[in-house]
Amino acid sequence: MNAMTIGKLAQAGGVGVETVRYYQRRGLLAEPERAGGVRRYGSEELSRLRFIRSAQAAGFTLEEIRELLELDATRDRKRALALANTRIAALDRQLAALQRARQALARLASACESTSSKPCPIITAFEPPGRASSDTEPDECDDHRVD
Amino acid sequence: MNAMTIGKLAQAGGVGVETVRYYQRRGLLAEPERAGGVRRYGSEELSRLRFIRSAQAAGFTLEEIRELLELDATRDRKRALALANTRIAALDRQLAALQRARQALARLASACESTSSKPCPIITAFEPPGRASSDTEPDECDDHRVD
DNA sequence: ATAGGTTCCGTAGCATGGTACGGAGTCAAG
DNA sequence: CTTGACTCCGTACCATGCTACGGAACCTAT
Repeated sequence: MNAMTIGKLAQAGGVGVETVRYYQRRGLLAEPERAGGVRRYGSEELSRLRFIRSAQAAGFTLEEIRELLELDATRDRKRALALANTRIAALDRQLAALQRARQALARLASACESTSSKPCPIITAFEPPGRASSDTEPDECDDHRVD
Repeated sequence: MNAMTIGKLAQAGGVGVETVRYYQRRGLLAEPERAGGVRRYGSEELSRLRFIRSAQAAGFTLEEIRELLELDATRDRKRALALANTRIAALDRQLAALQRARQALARLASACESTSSKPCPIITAFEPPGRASSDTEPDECDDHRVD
């Protein structure tokens, strides 16, 4: 099974060829052995590639993923644990935000669907439900950066 | 209350001044009235700004948000509903992905914490739990783009 | 009236994560 | 042994969402 070309690997991993090459340049995938100038990949590389995609879905940046992959080699358990926990906390925040957003959109959709109410209050859809809507109060909202 | 300068608005909205100007250039915020060359903003602009940030958190791009804001003016209920539903579906996918990722990381963290097991299997942390780990099978994974 | 902080404006730059190009080399089938 | 598909490589370009720069005008308090 150590016989995939870059095209097969990319296809199996659900990415483009250029993306594989890009990951190699970024140090996320190692340059593999070659058979007469052409790279040959095995299942290990495919695992790595899939790992990269999953970690990306988890919100890691490519740089963080590079670090994780290095840790996987060096067995620095402390650092790995720290990274994982940091990201879990971020994921929890993000999950909460997405759930709030989903609720807001669902409210919007249902308000929009019940054809009786005229104007589909798009802007107010995202305002906190149990609260008055517009005011000047600064409302201590300095820093809800989104991620 | 129609007396905020761009700096106050930005602060109240939790963004930078340049970001407000950027949103204006992008058509997300209208150019407001001026008092002697200087823009003056009221609570409506602040609502809009907050809406933009919330919608961003919901995964809308600035372009989509621009469209939503236009819809809010023109009352095109069909389009609004479609946008909302599309995004809800995307959010559901993303929520599921994030929850999977969270699980994977939690597994990794706990494996890493129980100091007995040596190497903290980072790469395999993201592999589906109830399944063998590495194989050549293409496994119909063409297109799980992440978002 | 003068100093300091804001605001105004266009334009340029940055970070991330790719995607495209184009000419040359390689491989596998007919 | 030719043909067509795939690969190689560096470099350039793209989209998104900001962020910085710098000189001029303005606004406010002393």
